[in-house]
Amino acid sequence: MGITDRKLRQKEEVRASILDTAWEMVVTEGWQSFSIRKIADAIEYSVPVIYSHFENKDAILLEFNRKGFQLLNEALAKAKAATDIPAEQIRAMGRAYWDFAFQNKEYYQLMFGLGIPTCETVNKIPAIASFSDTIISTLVAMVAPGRKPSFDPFLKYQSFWSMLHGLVSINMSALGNRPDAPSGHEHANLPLQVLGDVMCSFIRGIEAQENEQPN
Amino acid sequence: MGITDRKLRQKEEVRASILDTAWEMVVTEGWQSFSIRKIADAIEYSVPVIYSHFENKDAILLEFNRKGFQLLNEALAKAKAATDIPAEQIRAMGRAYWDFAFQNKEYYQLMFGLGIPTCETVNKIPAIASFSDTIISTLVAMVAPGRKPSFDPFLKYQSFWSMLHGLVSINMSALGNRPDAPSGHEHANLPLQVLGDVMCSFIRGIEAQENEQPN
DNA sequence: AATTTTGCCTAACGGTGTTACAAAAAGTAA
DNA sequence: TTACTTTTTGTAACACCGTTAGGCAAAATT
Repeated sequence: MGITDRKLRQKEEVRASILDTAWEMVVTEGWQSFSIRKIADAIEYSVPVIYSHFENKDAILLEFNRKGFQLLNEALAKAKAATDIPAEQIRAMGRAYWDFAFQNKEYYQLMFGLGIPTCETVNKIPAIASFSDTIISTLVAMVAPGRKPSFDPFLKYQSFWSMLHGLVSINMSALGNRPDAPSGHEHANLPLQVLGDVMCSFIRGIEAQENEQPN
Repeated sequence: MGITDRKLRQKEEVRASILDTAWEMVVTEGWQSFSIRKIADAIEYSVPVIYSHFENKDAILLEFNRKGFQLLNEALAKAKAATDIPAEQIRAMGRAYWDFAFQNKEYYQLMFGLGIPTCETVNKIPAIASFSDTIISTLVAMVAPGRKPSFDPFLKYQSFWSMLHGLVSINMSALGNRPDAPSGHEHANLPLQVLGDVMCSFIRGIEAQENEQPN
């Protein structure tokens, strides 16, 4: 059946153009101008056509969420693969997380900034689980097997991620600016210094715990 | 002129009722039902009356932002005053920050979650500067005067705050849940453990740096 | 060629923030 | 008390938003 094929293909094209157009609008005009009506206008279809491809607005956002976590996972995997030393992997992943956030502000804002993800949302995005897996497995590899009396990988994973997310979101807002702000480009790369500082104390914290005596 | 006084008093009453009613609605129904029209309905005035007290919706939010930072500052100051040991002050303030966030979710969501604060917003809220001052002064007190070769208080302040904010925002969303999630209340207080973990490595990081050799 | 199915659009519903303008109330002066 | 002025308030509109019901026309099927 060639006709059915062509129809499926065309339907898929419209779906893709919805996503593409919507994303282009978000990147150029920000999330505040993400609107079903504007998308419909841009793709030169009427509004209900969009609803024949997506249940509602959130369904489109969910799609972008998926894509975002997929991209983030790829970035982390790539950073991790660059070395074999677990501590270096952690450091590289921290940097990759940072870079992803600032090279894809719109994704990051959607994934972690805008609507606080609900449980359902999390369950709909398997890539979130993959994200935590990548980090946790590296953390486990960091402590030599056997002597880790009070080491909880999930706890350390949350610490790691919390530090990164806090750092990113503060620096993405105006809250990260130095209050005195003297001439201008004096501490232009302070955020990266903070990142390094935070990663150092995190890694040192784990290594210190590793040398702990079993009780 | 008693009449002018009474008018001012009445005007102030309406203004207060706008804020009170709006806040009550936010607390009971969440931020998504924060609407000028609903407020007008609740205070039994027409919509334009609200615009005679506030320039627009954002002006009302700004007011809540002010109040939120004021409350946060009070909580931090109280925690700080409980001890004289700087490291303990930092620890107490971290805990106070955490408690504030979860005892005032709506405030926290407004202050750090919803709209990413712009530079203008930050400048309109002097309490934000006071927030950073409180923390930075404690950090400065932590390192013995004289031997602190590479100690940047603002950098440490950002680290401190980043960790706290990341921790809070992750645990306020569904992203902080353990993926396996066995029976239910097994690791109910894991977040507090993570908080303690993060604070420990932060304080240890500063103390380690204090023992650094000047170069 | 007649009929069913499909795809699409118009137009509406109920909601939002914001504002122009008119009516009503309150204060002031004669 | 009456006439005038100022202030306060409400009505109704504008321009958006997400979402959906219903009908029309083209396409596919019989």
